Amino acid sequence: MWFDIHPDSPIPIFEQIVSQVIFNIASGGLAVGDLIPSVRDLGMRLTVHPNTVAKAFQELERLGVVTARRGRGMEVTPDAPKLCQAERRERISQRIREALREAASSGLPRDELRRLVEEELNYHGNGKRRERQQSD
Amino acid sequence: MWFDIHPDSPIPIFEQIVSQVIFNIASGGLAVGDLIPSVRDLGMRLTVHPNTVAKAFQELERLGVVTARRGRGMEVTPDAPKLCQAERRERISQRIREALREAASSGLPRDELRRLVEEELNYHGNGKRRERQQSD
DNA sequence: CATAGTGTACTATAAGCGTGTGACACTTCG
DNA sequence: CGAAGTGTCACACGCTTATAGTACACTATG
Repeated sequence: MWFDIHPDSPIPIFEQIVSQVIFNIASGGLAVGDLIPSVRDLGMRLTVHPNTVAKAFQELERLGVVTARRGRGMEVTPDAPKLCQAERRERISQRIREALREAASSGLPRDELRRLVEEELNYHGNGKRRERQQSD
Repeated sequence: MWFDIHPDSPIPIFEQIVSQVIFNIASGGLAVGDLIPSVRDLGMRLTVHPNTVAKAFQELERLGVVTARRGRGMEVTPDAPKLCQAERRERISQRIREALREAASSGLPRDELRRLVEEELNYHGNGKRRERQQSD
């Protein structure tokens, strides 16, 4: 279960949590029937208020990714893997599309943009360059 | 003078205006000594409140990109072109870096990510048409 | 001079986000 | 049974954005 929250991002924290849970399910880090971490536990680990985590969980339930088990926790739905893989692709596409659209309309020279993208793409594509042995 | 504002984006409108003005100066759409559109004019064109535009202009003045000419308008600084070209590169880099970092940490297969990036890159690189081209 | 246009300042309202606190119903386990 | 842990709800508070309206000092133009 891997999380990377950016409190100062313009993207709301609860939205970031939603995406992170979706990514974890899509990548197989959470299987069908598993219970995701509780609102209080996750709130502690991310130094975020439990209410904020709860808001994210309600959104996840609305998406059909988890179902609330009163007194037990939030359980990963049988449909979740397929749903989350589609959602992941959609969200990642959206982010990249917006970034490149902004870059294109900014008038930045194409070769410079291309070089910039290649740089980042290789950076993340290889072994992270720095020893970072953390794996989900 | 080109503007592309997204009211529903998580990025504040005034921040979008700041970037757009910077991009216009960086690309040569606004030259040194030019007066950028007034807060009321731009507010009308973007269907945004003049106060919001004014907030963006104060940020631009803080960056040293324009100087306020009372009773006349906001004048593009002699240092603006160099400043804005650097700022443009920095902001575009940042956006692309964040998008690709999120994509990498999401567990999306690398080949799929690569294909997705190429798709968008070619789309924006050409004349906004999905055409096959042998350049490069 | 009068007028229009400029940036700027101030107050007020509303919405969304995040935190803080407290409480409730439920399930599990000792 | 009782205690601990679960999701859920309600209220309050502060903060940032954005809108709305009003007013002021300045500059350019006729």
